[in-house]
Amino acid sequence: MAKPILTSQDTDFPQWYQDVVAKAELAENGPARGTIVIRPYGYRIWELLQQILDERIKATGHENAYFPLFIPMSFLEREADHVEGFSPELAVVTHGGGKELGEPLVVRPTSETVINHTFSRWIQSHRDLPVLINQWANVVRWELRPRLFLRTTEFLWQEGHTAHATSEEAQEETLKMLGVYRDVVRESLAIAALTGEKSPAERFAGADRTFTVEGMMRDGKALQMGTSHDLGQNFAKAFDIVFAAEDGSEHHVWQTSWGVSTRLVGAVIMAHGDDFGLRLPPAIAPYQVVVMPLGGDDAQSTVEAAMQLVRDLEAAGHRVKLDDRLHVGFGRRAVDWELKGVPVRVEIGPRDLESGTAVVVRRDTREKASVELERLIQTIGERLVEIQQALLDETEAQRLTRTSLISDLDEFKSTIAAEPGLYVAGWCGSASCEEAFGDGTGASIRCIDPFEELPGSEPRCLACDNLASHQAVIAKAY
RNA sequence: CGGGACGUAGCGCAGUUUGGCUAGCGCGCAGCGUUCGGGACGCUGAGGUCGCGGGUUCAAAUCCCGCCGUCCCGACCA
Repeated sequence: MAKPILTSQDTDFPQWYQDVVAKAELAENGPARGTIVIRPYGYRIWELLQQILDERIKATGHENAYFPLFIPMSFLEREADHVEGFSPELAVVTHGGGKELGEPLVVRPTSETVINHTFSRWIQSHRDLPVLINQWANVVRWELRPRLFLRTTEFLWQEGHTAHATSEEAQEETLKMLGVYRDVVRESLAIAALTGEKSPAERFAGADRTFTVEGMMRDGKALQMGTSHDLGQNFAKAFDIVFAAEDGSEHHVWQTSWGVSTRLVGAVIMAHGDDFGLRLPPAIAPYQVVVMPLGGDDAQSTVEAAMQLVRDLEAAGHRVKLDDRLHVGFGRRAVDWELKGVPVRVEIGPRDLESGTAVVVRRDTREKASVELERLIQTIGERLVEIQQALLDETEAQRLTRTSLISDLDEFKSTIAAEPGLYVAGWCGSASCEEAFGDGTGASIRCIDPFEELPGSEPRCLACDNLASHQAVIAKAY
């Protein structure tokens, strides 16, 4: 039987994560601290996700554009909360062309400032609104404790920036894009995430309100998978983005911004992976099917049958890999593809050729089935649909199992240490009570008043016992 | 950025305490042959600035100083 290839999740989840990122050839560390080399297999996952998101972003009326990597330091300083929030994690360029710069340039940690500077020149009239822009880019935030995909100093993301004539429109946009994220996370990444608002403490620096998509990983910790911000008029005022209304009066625009990053690759790894490796949802799997001819005396004919099957599967619209490395033993090849999380593996050996069948193995359950060749294409298509759904169902079930209602602070603190998960409680809204939740537990409010239905919380605050104004979802997080 | 552990071949490690000839082992890699229904085997072979820089010494992987990087725990975060 198989020797252990990865540290088991139960033994050491962070070690398991590092093992699987390395062994599935997703990514490795770059030479400078906090940097990441995304390997082809990992990058393909990102590309597939990117393609799906890009279509959705365009379908909701947004256009892609590109803004500069370097931003004058003074731009950051225009919005007080913004600069305060980002200062600790800025990378600053002080020299260029061998000379000290008159004004330092920051490497964008996010692009609100450059983009809004530009918006102020683009927007004159209500006829120019709304402006709906998206950018695919890299950003830099100096990280003190990096982890591949989850938190790297440089990461890839998509950032949407919009400007609207009314507050209502901006609010609607904020929630619309949150919904797009929730849907993509659910339908493509197969993760049943929670959506809701961030507490003021967790809010984006410069936003009036921040909404989040929070996923739960297999170790019971939460991961912020995307955010959507209602920026109000904060940046409009800082960058003087003004439009003339129909009646000639002048107004500042109302704005939003929203983004998801390569962290989502980390989310897929941790939400679905098991002790055998990745389990990729077919929607974003670089290869949805791997076809493995077996060697032996009949190698020639099994390889031929495998190649024919690959052609047929490709014709049916699937992403397929032929693994005809006959110099590598069967077990090794099987283990490789399990590590890499390919949803369906097809084995064709001499016995199959004789009986006119092939063995179809699904990665999520590792179940094997012998399937007749005539039904193979159809069966595999069905399996892929089933696997996509099964992975989602698993995360949904797991989230429900690991969501508990809690009303006693001491009990909460002892319980969350032993059983990580989502804890639903009442919260009075005060920052001191929010701190009290995290004190000694390392947990934080992941979101408040989630849109998904959760067990109803106590009407009183978990910490101070005053009347609760919010339902808080508390968890340890990445 | 604080506390702790660590850095020797692509990966995992021994050797460092007590300085001493040509720095070893397993996996992986290359060639040949035999194999293939859950990490195959034999033979042959390649691969090392011992993280980087300085210092001590007749002599440094080994001792001292500085820096870089990794992992864990905290504080900060997509």
